[in-house]
Amino acid sequence: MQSRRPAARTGRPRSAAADAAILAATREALVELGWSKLTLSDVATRAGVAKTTLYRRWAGKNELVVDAVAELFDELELPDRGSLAADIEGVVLQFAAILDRPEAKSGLMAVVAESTRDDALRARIRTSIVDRQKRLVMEGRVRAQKRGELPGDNDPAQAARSADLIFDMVAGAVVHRTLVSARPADEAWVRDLTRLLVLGLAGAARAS
Amino acid sequence: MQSRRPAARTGRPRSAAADAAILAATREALVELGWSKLTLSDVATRAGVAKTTLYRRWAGKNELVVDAVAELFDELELPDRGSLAADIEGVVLQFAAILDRPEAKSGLMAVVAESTRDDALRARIRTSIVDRQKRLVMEGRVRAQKRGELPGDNDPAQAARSADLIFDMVAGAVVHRTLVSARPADEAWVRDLTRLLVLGLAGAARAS
DNA sequence: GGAGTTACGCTACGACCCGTAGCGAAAGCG
DNA sequence: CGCTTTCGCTACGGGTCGTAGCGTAACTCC
Repeated sequence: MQSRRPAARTGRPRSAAADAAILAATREALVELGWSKLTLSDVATRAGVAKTTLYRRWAGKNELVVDAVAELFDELELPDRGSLAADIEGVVLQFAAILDRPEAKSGLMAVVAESTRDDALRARIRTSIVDRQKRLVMEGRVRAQKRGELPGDNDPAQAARSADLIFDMVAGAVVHRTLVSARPADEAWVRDLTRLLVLGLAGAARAS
Repeated sequence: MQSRRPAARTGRPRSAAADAAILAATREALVELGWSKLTLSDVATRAGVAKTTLYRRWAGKNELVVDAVAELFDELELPDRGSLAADIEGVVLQFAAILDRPEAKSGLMAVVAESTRDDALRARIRTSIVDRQKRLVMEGRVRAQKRGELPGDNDPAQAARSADLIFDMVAGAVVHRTLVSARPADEAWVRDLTRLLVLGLAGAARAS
C-alpha cells in the first residue's frame, strides 16, 4: 500500500507474511472486540509479532484498520449482466454483502468518523476504499451509454456531478440501510432501490 | 430522555442544569478532541461536575454522546413549501447543515459504528435520533399525496417499504456526501438529489 | 566471507484514562 | 428535624498507550 520505497535494496526486508498476518488479526479482533475495545497489543499477540513491529509499519489504530478493511473491498467487480438495472443490482448486492460482515461494519464507520478530524486519514480511506468503488460507477455508466440506456456526455462537468451524486446515493443508502436501519439490504430492497434510481435517471434524460 | 422514574419524590433531586452542562460540554469536547480522544474525565471538568456524577447518569461514553448529539436534531422541522420537491430540498438542507457541524460528524458516526456490536445502543440511537427524522419523511409523503403529487397508499405494506427506502437513500446520501466524499451538501447538490428522487418517484407512480 | 544496514522480538517505562469505592456535605421531602 | 438521594472530592488497582533500548536475525554490497 504505502509502497513509496524507491530503492531500499539494503538491509533486512520487511516480512510480507507479517503484513498479511497483522491485517488478518486486525479483522479478527474487529469481529470479536469491535473498534473501541480493539487494542494494538492484542492485534500484535494474535498476529504473532511484537507490538513494536506494528508501530513501525502503521502510525496508529486508524491507519491499520483502514488497510485491514480495504482488503475486503478487493473482491468488488462489475460483471456485465446485460442492462443498467441488472448491473447496478449486481454490484450493490456485492457491496451489501461485504458491508454485512461485522469487521466491515464496525471498522469502516469508525475510521470514517475519525477521518472527520484527520485529512490524511480521509485521503487514505479515499484511495484505498472509496475510489475503488467509484470506478465501478464510471464503468457502469459507460456501458449503459453504449447500450443506449443513458445519453452520452455532452457536458463532461455535468456528467461528473451526476456520477458523484449516484455514487453518494447508492453507497450511502446501503450503508444507512445496513448500519442505521439495521435491516438487510437483500434482493428485494436492492431491486426497489435500483428501480427508483433507473427511473430517475431515465426521467432526467428525458427532461433534459 | 431516560425518564423512567415513577415517583422519586424523596431525596435530593438531580440537577437539570448539570444535565445540560454535561451535554454541552460533551459537544464541545467532540469539536475540540473528536470521538477517540474524548474522555469522560475531561467532559466532567468542562461541565464543572465531578466524574462520579457523570457515571451515575450515563452508562458510558457511547450513551453520553448519543444524547449529546440527539439534541442537535431537535431543531429539524418540515415547513410547507408548496411542493414535494421544495419540501424535500428544505429538510435535506436542514439535515445537511446539522451534519456539517463537527460535533455531529465525529460523534454520530462513531456511535453508529459502536452500535453494530451493541443492540441497546442501536435502539437508543433509533429512538433519540433516527425516528425523529423518519417522521418528517412520513409527513412529507402525506402532504404530497394530498397535493396529488403522489398516489395514495393502496398497499400499506408497499408504502412503508417505499418510505423506508426513501429515508435510507436521502439520509444515507447526505451522510456519504458529507463524511466520505467530504464535499458540501449545498443547494446545487441537494437540487440534483431531489430532482433525481422526484423523477424516480413519479416514474414509479406512472409505471405502476 | 566480512561489513554495513535494516527489521525483528523482547523488556521496561512513564503517562494517561478507566470505572469504582468511600466519605462528608448539600438539597430536597414529610 | 429525620430520611433519602445527590453531589463533590479523593484515592485506588487495572489496563492501554507509545517509545526507548538492546541484542539478534536477515539481506546486500564489496
